[in-house]
Amino acid sequence: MATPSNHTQTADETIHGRGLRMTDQRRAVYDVIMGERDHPTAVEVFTRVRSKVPTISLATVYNCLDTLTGCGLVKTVAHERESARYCPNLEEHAHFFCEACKAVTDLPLRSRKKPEDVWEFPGEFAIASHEVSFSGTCPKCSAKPAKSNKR
Amino acid sequence: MATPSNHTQTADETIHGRGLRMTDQRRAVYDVIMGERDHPTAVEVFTRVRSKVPTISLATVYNCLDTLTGCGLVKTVAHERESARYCPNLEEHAHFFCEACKAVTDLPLRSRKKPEDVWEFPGEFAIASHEVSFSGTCPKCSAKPAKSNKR
DNA sequence: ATCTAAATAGGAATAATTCTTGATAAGGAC
DNA sequence: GTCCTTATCAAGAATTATTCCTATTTAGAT
Ligand SMILES: [Mn+2]
Ligand SMILES: [Mn+2]
Ligand SMILES: [Zn+2]
Ligand SMILES: [Zn+2]
Repeated sequence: MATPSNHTQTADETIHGRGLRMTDQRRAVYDVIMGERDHPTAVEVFTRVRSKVPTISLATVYNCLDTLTGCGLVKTVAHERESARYCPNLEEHAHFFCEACKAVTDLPLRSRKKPEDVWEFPGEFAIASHEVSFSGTCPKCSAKPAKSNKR
Repeated sequence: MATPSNHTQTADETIHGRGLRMTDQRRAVYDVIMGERDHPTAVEVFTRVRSKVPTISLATVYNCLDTLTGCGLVKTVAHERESARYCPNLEEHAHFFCEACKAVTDLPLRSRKKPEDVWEFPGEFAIASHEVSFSGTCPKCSAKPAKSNKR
């Protein structure tokens, strides 16, 4: 899965469309995120990217992540007070945070369902975005006795 | 609304039930949060509490908030990377963050609706908790041209 | 080849929160 | 009431993720 070679063209266009440049650093950060379906932190992206662009700085990784997020090519995921994570999945979805193994799982929206139908809005609220996160124990960790997964 | 004198008894019992003491600081922090239906940050709680307990320190406010949250007497609300907010509403609800006036509004769960029915869980996930936040423009701010509310 | 604005590396700065520590106070045993 | 044990507190230092700053480099246009 994950075909960065295909996405690259579109990402370039999107970046260019904003009057920005697709630099080596930005492409490397983008490829790292699209290359896995996990939700790495900025530091994790940093360490992965350094194999391709060894001179990149953490500040640049933050800048690139910011740019990519601003262009809608990547999503930022916040969970409690933890460090931000970055997500390659652009479909509408929620997240499950496993308290045992710390893995983050995408939860796709069920068809025909709408988050705004579940809660009551006392007035005319203009919803620009929403973020939904569940936490608990993931299937892998529920099965096994204690913490036994990688990471 | 808001009858802290009534809650106090129960809060005391809850605190005692955990082998903890209801100190002046803890009661003051608790009363401050229950006294309004907004969602103050730790620093806002700090400044409000100082009128009752002028010698309290910010670290103690953080400790008290932590204790109260741990006892289930108060909820912690996280939104993106912003500072944590604290909520007196113990009912299940989501939050709306107005990007214009920064107000936080409680969104009660509609009866018969369940958050976990909206998203698809690929496996046996044990849900311990969930947090849902919408953001956009609140009714007050949608009506008026630009930012014109207090705060 | 030259020019200009955007982008980067590296390090300093910021801000929210947590940690550390010595002093204080509450509650129970006697 | 006095003594003892332990929880709690205040104050400030430390931590950590993220942002800011600035001199230097680079991409892209002319
Ligand atoms: Mn995701
Ligand atoms: Mn609330
Ligand atoms: Zn797990
Ligand atoms: Zn508003």
